[in-house]
Amino acid sequence: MPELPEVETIRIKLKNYLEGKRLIGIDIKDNKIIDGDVKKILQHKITDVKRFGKGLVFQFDNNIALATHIKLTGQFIYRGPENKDINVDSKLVGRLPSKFTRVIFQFNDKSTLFFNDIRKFAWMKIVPTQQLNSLSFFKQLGPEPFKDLTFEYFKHIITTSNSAIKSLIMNQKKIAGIGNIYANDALFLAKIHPQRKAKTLTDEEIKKLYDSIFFVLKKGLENNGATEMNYVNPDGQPGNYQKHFLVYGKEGKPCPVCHTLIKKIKVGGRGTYFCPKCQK
DNA sequence: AAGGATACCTGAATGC
DNA sequence: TGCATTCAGGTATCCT
Repeated sequence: MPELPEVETIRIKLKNYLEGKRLIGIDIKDNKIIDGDVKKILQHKITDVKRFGKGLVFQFDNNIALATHIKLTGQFIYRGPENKDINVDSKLVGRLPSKFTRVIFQFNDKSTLFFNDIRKFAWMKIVPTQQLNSLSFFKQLGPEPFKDLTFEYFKHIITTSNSAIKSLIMNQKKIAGIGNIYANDALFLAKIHPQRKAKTLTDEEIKKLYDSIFFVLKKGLENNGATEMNYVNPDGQPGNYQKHFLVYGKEGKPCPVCHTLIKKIKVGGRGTYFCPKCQK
């Protein structure tokens, strides 16, 4: 669901909308979601919005950060100063604030940021910037595709792992940002069965998988992410990558390459789609 | 210590 | 119709 391409799409929009704005109010509808002292960010300006794997960080001008993870159903929706919803997808977002709105942020220019989360798995933490790396999620996060995920490292974690290859590439401690959708499609492109034990992959397969991961993540980014359940960008709009799924969600449909019917199994407790003919 | 199973939630889809 | 069950998937935590 929200994986690297979705969270990056959110980050770019939020940075564009919020950079330089001063937070003048926070309305917390669900105390469980937020941890830390809200007063530390009130009356301060947002100077940057960063992404680490599937995590987002709002940087404030006083060296305090608001770190967040939207998990499965979180939505950040921005409403401009004119106080109208512009093009918000009503099916995916509803009328704001909705019964799923957990936090409302108000800014000095009368713009508003809503945070919705149906399943309440998301978290927000207010910490000094220099302590971000001590938060367990960030501390344990593996290297980032498009930044420091080298082929050498990728090959190393694969050849030394006893996990199923799909579980390995979805493990945030090993690689940051890949979730169920992009893992399924990358393994299909690389023609690798998702249950293969990682260390059994050949050098050629490892190279193909490395390239395939970058290919599907780029495709996701170009399409502003995938709306499979309720992901929307800060304009309240869905992504388009779901129109380009290769095997994800396609149980019983023909393989895009050989037309064999796509199978669904469980790997590591997660729904897993693959072509039984193409993926060995 | 790595790796697997389970818990956290709630809406949608399915089963009877 | 309506009630119960299953499923969805990111990560923290527990268990082996």
